[in-house]
Amino acid sequence: MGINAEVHTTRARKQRTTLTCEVREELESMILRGEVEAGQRLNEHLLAEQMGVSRGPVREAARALERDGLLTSVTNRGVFVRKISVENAMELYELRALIAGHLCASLARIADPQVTAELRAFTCQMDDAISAGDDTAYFEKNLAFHHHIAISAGEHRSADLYTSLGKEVRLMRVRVLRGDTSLRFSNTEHKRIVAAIEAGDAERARGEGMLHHRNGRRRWLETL
Amino acid sequence: MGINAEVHTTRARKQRTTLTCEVREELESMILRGEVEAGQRLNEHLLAEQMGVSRGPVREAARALERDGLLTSVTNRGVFVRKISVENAMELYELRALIAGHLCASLARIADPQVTAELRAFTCQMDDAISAGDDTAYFEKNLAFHHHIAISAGEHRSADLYTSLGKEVRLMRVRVLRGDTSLRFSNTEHKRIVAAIEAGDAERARGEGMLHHRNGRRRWLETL
DNA sequence: CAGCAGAATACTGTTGACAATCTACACTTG
DNA sequence: CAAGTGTAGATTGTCAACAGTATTCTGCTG
Repeated sequence: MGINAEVHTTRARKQRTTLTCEVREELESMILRGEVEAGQRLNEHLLAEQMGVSRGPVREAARALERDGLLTSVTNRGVFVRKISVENAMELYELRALIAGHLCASLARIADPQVTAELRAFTCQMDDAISAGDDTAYFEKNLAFHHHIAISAGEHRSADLYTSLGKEVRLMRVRVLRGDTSLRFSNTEHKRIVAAIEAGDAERARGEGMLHHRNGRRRWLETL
Repeated sequence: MGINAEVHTTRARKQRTTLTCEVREELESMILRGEVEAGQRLNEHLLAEQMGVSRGPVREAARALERDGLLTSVTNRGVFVRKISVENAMELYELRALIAGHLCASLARIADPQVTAELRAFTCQMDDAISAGDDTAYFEKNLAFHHHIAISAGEHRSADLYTSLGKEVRLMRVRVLRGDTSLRFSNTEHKRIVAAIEAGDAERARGEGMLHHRNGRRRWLETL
């Protein structure tokens, strides 16, 4: 049962850890890491045993992830890792672009110098990752960059939604950004977003934010 | 034997009813009808007894509603009906406006004559409701109008999100639309949306859809 | 009478068992 | 041999009881 001996340390936020929360995070991680295939059924009993808990917390966690769009459940048959169609993916990208644009616009209205400095730092780190040829590092910094925009805009619900949609997109398990040119293009867009936010130009920031995500969709389509 | 004799009546959908689903819908209805106050704590044991089920399904239903934004849960203290601040409400309205605009734009690209005819019928029924001075009828037709746009646009995730955000807004328990002039203004906006969709002008439809929802926010602010 | 310590109570978190349902496979039957 | 049927095993849905935590009440002390 020693799978999650360190989970306690990670959940030092506001509320004491709960098995349901731990299972939820562990399960989400498993799905996003691709340790379970899309469309695969999850066995409650097995999962519970692996994590050293009862089926109750597993079921509750599954319900939560279902609403996040990572799982779909069928009565009397169990929960399945969600399989995303091309049409679904297109829609997700567009939704995400809309919300990202909104977040960028809100952030531009605030135009906090410290936040823009931090964002700029991320873009530099991404440049470094490109030079080093480290795709994984770029991937992580990219995630951090967008997450930072989301939480700094002060729009909680939108930020949650943006993050949640991001997880759904990652269900497709394709690494869109790959190779020097692609990464450099993407990071150039990042810098344009930061510039617009720094200038306090909300509508330009919205446009750049949406464009970046729509370009992401285009890049994804080209990989098919 | 006639397995599905009564199943069709209770649930004409795809999957057979489950206690968790029933509890979820009942609870959601209770919250949206305002039978439980905002901020109030829900007693699992009491709810389970009232609905004649065990605590398990109640807990699962609560987890689902938590993700819908109708409930918030605190470890070891239970779940509470969500209380929405003014800032939150503003954000919800804006998010909803964005998504509504997106849905209207998508629908305009399809421009199905039958759908627009049905939408037009709704606006006529709303006119009738105004003439009859029946605010409740208007409220329902208004809901149906927007729901019809959402499901006809063919963007499932966006439609779900739009509906979900609508429920969150309704948590505030204020009837924004009231009185002849207010209703007539609102319905005029509906007709402009339908006209744009009928014309197949996606960007105009998006603009009208967003404007309608932003005006809704303005009307709500004026009631404070 | 106000304030605090500690016990009593109520409630949530979790568990293991039982019931209902689905799936797979072997068997019968034309 | 193919198709349908019945049974066995596996899996989910539901329940009632137990354990840990937060709240409330009581009684004591200054």
